[in-house]
Amino acid sequence: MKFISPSDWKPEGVCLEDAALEAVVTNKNLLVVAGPGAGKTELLAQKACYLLQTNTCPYPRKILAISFKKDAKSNLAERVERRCGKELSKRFDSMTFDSFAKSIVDRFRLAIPEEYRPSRNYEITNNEILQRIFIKHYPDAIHCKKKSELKERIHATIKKEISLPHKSQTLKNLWHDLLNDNETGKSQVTFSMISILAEYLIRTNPLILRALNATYSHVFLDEFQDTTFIQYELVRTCFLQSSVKLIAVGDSKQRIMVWAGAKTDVFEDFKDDFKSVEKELLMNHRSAPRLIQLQTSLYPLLNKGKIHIQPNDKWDMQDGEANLYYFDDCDQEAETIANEIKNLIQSNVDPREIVILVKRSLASYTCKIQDKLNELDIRSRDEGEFQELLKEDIVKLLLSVLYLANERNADKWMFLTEFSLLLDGIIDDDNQFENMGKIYNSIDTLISNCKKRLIRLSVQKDETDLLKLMNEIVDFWGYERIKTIYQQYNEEKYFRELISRTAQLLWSEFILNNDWVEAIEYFEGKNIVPIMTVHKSKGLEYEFVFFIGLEDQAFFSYDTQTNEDNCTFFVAISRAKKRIDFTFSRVRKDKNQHCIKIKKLHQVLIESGLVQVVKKL
DNA sequence: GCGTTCCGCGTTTTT
DNA sequence: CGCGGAACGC
Repeated sequence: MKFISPSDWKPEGVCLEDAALEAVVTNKNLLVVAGPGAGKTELLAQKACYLLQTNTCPYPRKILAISFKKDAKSNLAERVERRCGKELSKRFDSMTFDSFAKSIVDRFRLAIPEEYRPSRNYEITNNEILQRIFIKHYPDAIHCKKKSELKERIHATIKKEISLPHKSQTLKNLWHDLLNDNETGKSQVTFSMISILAEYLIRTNPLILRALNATYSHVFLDEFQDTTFIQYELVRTCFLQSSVKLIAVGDSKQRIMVWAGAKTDVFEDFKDDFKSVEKELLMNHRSAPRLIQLQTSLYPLLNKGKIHIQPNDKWDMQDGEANLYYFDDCDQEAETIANEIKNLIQSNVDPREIVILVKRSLASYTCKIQDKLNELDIRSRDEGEFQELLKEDIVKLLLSVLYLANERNADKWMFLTEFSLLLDGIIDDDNQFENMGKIYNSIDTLISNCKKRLIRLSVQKDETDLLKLMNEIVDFWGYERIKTIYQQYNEEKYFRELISRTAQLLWSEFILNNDWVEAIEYFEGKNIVPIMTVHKSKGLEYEFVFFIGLEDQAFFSYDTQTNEDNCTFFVAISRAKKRIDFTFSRVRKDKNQHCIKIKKLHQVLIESGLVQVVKKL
């Protein structure tokens, strides 16, 4: 194998700013602080290429990349493969935090002392079971007036001792009952328990720790501002006393998960513990110059001093537009916004480059706009459940088969055949071509059988038959075999639920027009304006952003979590590449709306001088 | 059966 | 904060 000398290495296809290039080539522990659109993912992808192509990550050791969300993990893996090829990227392991912890627990389960060991068929527990068992051991918790209070109580109790073995006997008993639940007959485990168990395994088994450090020479930590207390402890135990080099990447201005347990001082602790060098990225490749200025004018609200963020030079300095609308009521709002969206689409903007964002209660803020859009023949939808299903491999497989039963499609065919080849381990086979032919033929048969079934379904209109068909497609490969490729489907209940949810949603699309191709494309979101909460939009970008409801009610807890809400607003603004529109409606849901509590947000926008105020009162 | 009052919820990732 | 459902009183 040929490697490039570090001095000859050049980033490919992109230009990196100085700080980013330094971060790529330094072999020290690093904390990279970078705002939206700075190219954090690209930086990590380039660093992976550098380490692999120059053999700085010495063969056969690997890089471990840890993200929070599944789409972030796949995104990074795809980018590395594109940049440095299939062969080298085999040594790049991209995982989510939870799948990393779970893989340790699953692999070394038997090394866990019996009193803490989950059963082989353990289940990720839901809240009801957790609460039921919790109250048994902490009877005073029954006095918790609110459910959220109880949740917090449980969270705090588990967090109190994140290091096994337990000191508190009560907590020990709680764990015991979760691990030996009589009602379900299976161990009930939460994600935080899995991380705690993983940490314990690593701390108490020098062999596992050594294996981990021998496997990986470098570790990437993405979206580091969202790391929880327990997750950080796991990172420390795994890599603090080792020669493994870490790079953590994040942005405190986008810390909007504190309410879900994100550790607010994680940057400081990481710098102290790992003696890391801090780098700050100053480019924003995403947004137009005037929108970057607008983002910067929010910095005083985010405890962030003035720094000079630079736009990408593809932009003209005058590019970027922002509007703040004040409406009498939401009929007026719906009318105006729907027309703005119509104008964009008529001037050839892809509906997927537009997004409607809300702070909360999606439907009640956007239903009138959706109605107006419908009148104009523009489709829009709540992305929530679709987003979740579409990133599932099994859903992608099923939709590919069903699509190909109606129409040709190169990407979907590739996806399907590559999966089948992988499943049959054809890659290392001597009779490759002969076997490939066999597989192609069997897929052809599967598809033509589906075709017949789908035609029959179009006539008989039986929803349960669609689910049956989908399960038969699964049987074509076999659940047990699918499980060997996609370990995330180890739990069959979870796997079957995904399939039935897909069948249900696809069916409701299908009966609209009696057209399978259209139903699948609708499912996949083609030509549909997405609507989502700001939280769901994190990490995404759109040319045009419509933020609906810059009102006190939308920010109902602004008084108690001002900073986090300001960050949320910042995340919303920074999704936009070209233009962002904000709306305020004087009346919504028959109630008068105000902007007293969130006056600051309106002020910042107006005083920036970058926002055109449109009053239709 | 109806009016009143009280309380929970809203933003969520991970197999 | 303010909606909606449950629980309670009469």
